[in-house]
Amino acid sequence: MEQTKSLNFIEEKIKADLAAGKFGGAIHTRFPPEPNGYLHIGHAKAICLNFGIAKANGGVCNLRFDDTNPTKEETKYVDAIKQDVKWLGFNWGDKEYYTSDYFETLYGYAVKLIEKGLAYVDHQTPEQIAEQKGTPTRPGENSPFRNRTIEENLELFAKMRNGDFEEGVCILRAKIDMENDNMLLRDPLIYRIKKVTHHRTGDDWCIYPIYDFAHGQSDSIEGITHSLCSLEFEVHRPLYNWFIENLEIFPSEQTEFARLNLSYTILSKRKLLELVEGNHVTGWDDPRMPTLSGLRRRGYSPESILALCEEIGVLKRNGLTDLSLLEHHLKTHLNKVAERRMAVLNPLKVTITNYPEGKSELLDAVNNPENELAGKRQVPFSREIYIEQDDFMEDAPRKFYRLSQGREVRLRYAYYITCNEIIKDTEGNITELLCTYDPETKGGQSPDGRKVKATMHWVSVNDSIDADVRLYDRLFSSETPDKTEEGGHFTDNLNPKSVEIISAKLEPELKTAIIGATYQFERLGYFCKDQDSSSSNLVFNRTVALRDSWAKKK
RNA sequence: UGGUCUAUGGUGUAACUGGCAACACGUCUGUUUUUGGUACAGAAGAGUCUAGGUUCGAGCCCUAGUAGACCAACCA
Repeated sequence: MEQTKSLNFIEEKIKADLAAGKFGGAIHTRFPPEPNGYLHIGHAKAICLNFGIAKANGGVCNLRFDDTNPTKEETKYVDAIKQDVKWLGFNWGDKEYYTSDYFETLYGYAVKLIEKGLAYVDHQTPEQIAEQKGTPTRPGENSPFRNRTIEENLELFAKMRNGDFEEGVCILRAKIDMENDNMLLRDPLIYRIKKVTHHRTGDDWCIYPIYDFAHGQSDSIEGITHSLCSLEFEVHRPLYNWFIENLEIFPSEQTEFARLNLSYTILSKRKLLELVEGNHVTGWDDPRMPTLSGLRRRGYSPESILALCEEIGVLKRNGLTDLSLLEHHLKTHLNKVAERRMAVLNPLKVTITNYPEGKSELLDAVNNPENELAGKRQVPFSREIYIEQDDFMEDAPRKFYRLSQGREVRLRYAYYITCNEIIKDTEGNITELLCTYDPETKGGQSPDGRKVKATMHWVSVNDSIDADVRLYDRLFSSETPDKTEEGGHFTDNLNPKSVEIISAKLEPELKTAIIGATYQFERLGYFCKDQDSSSSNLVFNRTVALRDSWAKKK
């Protein structure tokens, strides 16, 4: 008997709706990004939810661009969003939807509201309107233009559309209740004048609907049954329903859930834009960004993001998800699929004094111990190699069982070596190690069965290739970058050491890596070839480091 | 001096009202290992925000309090 997975509250609701025969048994969702920025991992949660629910119930999920504010929206964002949704593995059929496709219908809805005496043109300044709105604890007051006649309103609204008024001169408002506890019901603004070119409709319009007058209606037009959005829209729901009822259109239903919060991360498009424009990062796809394009470039797999979304579930409670949870899913996935390679980040030269000069040999190395099908490759070995500086200690404590003078270790897939002599420069820095190898231990095992405690990675000096490796760390040093000292700014919490670029030595096989390919550099972490690479200059991003229990012991 | 929503180990989630509150991450111990990775075995860690109430019985229901989030953009 398989244990049935517990349903989240939205799945429960859908199950109940289905059982009640609501919407004729149809399930239709939508993912409605505004094309004013790039998608981030918080959006991934909404994407998984909406596309996932539709799929699980034999329904459809529309991809809809909520483009009602031409001053912020651009086609380049539309393209980036489509690419990211696709990357996560979802598709939306052969067409995408745009709120801007409904401008004419929306205009008609506004006219209908006016005709029903439920909307009016207000000729006050934005300041006056704001003042009259009151506060959460103080009721608002009626506008002096609230009682204009239907005819007058109709004529004025037509003039608005016609471009007869300048921006800010007047605005269309729904006539609801200026004293309502819910501020959104205090005669909300629904159509404003913006003499701005729209990324899709060009100069066809100079008036644009505001979110509340566009979103629910768009849902309704598309026959969306379950409109899922984040918690901050909870207070909008009465208004969402008010429009649908008074317009007498298809009754889409809004349900809210908590958005994702990730530690050491900021998930606000506005703030992400600020990081980009303030050059705190190199762009929306900077590998330190929580954007899907940034994560992709960093080397994250869609599988790991999907796994996180699956695990965090869908609740009405907002919390703070630990970044390590995402990293855990990443490592789990990459461990299974990433091929292994050897790379030395901080090289220390080792000369094997008893290895013939000029000799070189190819040694077999396993590509992925987790997957036999990944096969083997050959790694060149020679008299001079590089090892990791951290793998040698002159005065080694008991717990340190890597290389030290007089100690023997195994070079992975190669030989056992013993360190005999340390060479230093005039300042006392170790510049080279002189070692001897045991020819009997080729491949990494000794015929006499003698044990060595450590196995180390290495790279042949003459065969190695150079690469810039970007060692990324978290972008913010605070778990909650938004929390700042009073008068502070979230950028104050930026981690000054979020990236360190070093030059590393890689095994030659890595020459053939393609951009975007992720490897495990043995004993170090997962690394992904960056798009900045050229034929003369390789660049790798550290996606995430391997667990390092030695570092903890220290 | 308003309204709406929420409250389970450090974190993320479970628990048909009824057997000592379960799982994952993280932490700590061991075992295996040609990655101090992985895998495996085990441990510590909450008594479910507080106070009342309903009930034979409450993490689940009710009331109040407390704490947090959201609401006063011609943003979405």
